[in-house]
Amino acid sequence: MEKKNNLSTPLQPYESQIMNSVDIIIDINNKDIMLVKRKKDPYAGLWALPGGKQEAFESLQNAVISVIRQRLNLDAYCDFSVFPNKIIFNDLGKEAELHQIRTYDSGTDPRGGNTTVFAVQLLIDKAKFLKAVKPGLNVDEIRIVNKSELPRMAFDHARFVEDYYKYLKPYRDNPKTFDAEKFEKPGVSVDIIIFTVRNNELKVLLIKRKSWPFKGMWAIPGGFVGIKEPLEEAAKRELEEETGVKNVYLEQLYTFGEPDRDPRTRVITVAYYALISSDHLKLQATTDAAEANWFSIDKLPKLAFDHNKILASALERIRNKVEYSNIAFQLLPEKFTLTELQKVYEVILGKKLDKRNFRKRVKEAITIVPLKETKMEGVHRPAQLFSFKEKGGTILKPAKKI
Amino acid sequence: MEKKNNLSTPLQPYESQIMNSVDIIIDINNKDIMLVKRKKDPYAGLWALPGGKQEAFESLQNAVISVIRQRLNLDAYCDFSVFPNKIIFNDLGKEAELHQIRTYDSGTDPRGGNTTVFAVQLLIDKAKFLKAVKPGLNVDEIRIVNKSELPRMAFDHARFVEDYYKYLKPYRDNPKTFDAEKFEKPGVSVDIIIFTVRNNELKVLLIKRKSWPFKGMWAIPGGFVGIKEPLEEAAKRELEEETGVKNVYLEQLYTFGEPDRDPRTRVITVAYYALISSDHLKLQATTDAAEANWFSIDKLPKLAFDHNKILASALERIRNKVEYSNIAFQLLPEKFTLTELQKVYEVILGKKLDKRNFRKRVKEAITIVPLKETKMEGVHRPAQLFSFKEKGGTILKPAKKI
DNA sequence: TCAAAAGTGTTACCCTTACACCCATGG
DNA sequence: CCATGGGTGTAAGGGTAACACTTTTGA
Repeated sequence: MEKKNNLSTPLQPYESQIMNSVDIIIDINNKDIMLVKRKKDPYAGLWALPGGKQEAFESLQNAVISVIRQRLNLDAYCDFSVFPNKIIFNDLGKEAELHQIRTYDSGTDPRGGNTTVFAVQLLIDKAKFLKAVKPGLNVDEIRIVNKSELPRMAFDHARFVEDYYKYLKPYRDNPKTFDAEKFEKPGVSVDIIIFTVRNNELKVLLIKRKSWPFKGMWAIPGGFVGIKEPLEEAAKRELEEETGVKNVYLEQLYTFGEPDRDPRTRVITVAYYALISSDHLKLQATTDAAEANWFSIDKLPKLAFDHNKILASALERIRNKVEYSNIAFQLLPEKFTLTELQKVYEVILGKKLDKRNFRKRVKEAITIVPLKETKMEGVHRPAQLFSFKEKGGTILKPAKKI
Repeated sequence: MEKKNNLSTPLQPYESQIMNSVDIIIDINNKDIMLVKRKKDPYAGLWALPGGKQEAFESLQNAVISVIRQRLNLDAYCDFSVFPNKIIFNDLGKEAELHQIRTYDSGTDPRGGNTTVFAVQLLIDKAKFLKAVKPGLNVDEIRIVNKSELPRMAFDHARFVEDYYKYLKPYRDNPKTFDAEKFEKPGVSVDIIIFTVRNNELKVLLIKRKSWPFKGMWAIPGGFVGIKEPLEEAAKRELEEETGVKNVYLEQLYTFGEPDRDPRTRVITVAYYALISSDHLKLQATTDAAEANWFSIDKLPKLAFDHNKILASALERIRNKVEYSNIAFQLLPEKFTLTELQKVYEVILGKKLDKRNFRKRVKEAITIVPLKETKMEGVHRPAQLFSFKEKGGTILKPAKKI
């Protein structure tokens, strides 16, 4: 980076009032943490890590020392040129390890600036330490709490502490103390195969990948599952993001988890498929350069990842399911003609059906009702419109049994 | 080291004109480093790490991306919310690891401000990389040098690199790096519902939980998926651990991922079901105090987690599937009588079947062949033994169609 | 000779499938 | 009046389901 050390250079015009700060995790016996209760806003009355501003000419380490002196009234002392990682507490007759942990940027703070978290690792009797510290500047109270029983904390301090114990501390510690139960986890995503029927073709929505891997290739839309998000919620969210449609038929298909299916990292994907009627669609047919497009299932491009396999699996499922359930109705608008319904079945099954047999079967099933309206389209007799009476049920008899 | 914060220069009129910055160690194959030759003062003509200012509202990571784009003309891309420590280089078709190394304060800069050093760890052919980069803003030339043959460098960059290799990199080399785990991921497990038929009952294997949560309750056997382990492998591994049986029929059932289904943490479980013949069983009926036991599916206890739901789902699946596939054969020994086969169907479907119809249907299907042996059991006529001719196929006609 | 399970065919009926002609409309 | 798709019924055939008696064995 460019650091101007030419001091005669005129100063920059005032741009922003960035403030950097330090926060200190005072780690006592690798078990407890010292917290201070804030006297002033923001977060007055809440517990926090001791911390403070780094002055313009101050090093980070000196900022740490200042905080310890001001907030805790402890006579901390150091000689960083000799022992860069030691802090000596004169009142306690002890020395502590000082480690820089990580720098966080203040995502939402309009003042910008970064916060660097330090850890002061101290081995000492808890009571003795509590006796030595006295609440200082803007500190109401001082407390030592167990690391697994943290109170609600100001700013992102809970996260800082969590990161420290979870990821960063073990490296600083003896490597052998690394938490063995913290094993590596795969990522979990959902992919949604979105089917619709248009122009007498079964179509599926694909999106063009914008980045490596498989940049420029078409892929099934999907995304990662939030840590507290139910799988189906995640699928619905992705579906709505892509199509703007809510309340559609959505069903889990299969979970694909080959270790190398994503070259970035291990990603297990739970595939869902959705059926939406083309009249609900926001995204209509688009140009070839578009980022998302509908593809006829018999004119599919080569897809990214194992998406061809996933899509084939979805196709098989929908073809099976259409024969013994009423999912085909999901692909139709609210009012539809029997010919339209038949077309949906034909398109999904990929073969012609007999008109009279089809109508007989459909009418035997009580799930649809004729409306008083008809639909005029083209130069021929108008068609009777129908709608669904119920969502559940099947328009077919139960499967045969052994 | 000690940094003097009482500089001889007079204080600036503004309280702070702090500028934070990032510097990037582009670590190629853990051997070489990419350097840029500075076009402008200070240090014009000297080699340096690529770096630049962190804007007031910019995160540190985004500052890194900006530098790579501006100085090296590389199409770097990232999605920190998903892969917090990955950078994707579209031009290279490669991804790199991004790690925060350390924050240095600028001892000599009157404006204060800190420099955070990042490492971009990239595995790529040197020549290919050199071909892709082009000197950008304020960069005269780009070079890749061996880490042990560094030229004289601007600012404190030589020290940054030294610290990186000497102290900081080893921690980051640990595969369980901080950033990789920053994005919280759910755990992924497999559960296996193991069915068998014995004593004319459909039974399922359950294990008694030895620890919190649900200590002492019965649960479906399962375990976590290894980071490089295919899902089905994991299921097979668990299955073999519990039963000692290999090469059994195993099928994925459904993936359960409610956020609160495991009180410990978010765990998404991919459920499988297995059908094994009771003659293969190592684990025979055991006492009530045992850690694993077979339970008749109509005498199930209340299970841990959402395992009752999972089991119900498996039962539904097996009942459906038995009607249009030959999975029932998986529950029988190699040689079996037709009555035994019929019992399996009856037990799974939970109802009596007609003997003559059943046999007619089975014999129409070509998947079984009569043996020359018979089976004598009890005081009655001996029964003809059969075996499977093929594993695939169905003993039933295809399902009816619309 | 008796109990217990193995083994064997036929029929009625329902569901599936194949098939052809008239109707309503706009141009 | 004609092209176009909407709308309707029947009959043959195949699969399903209901049903009862003989055979073989050991006690």
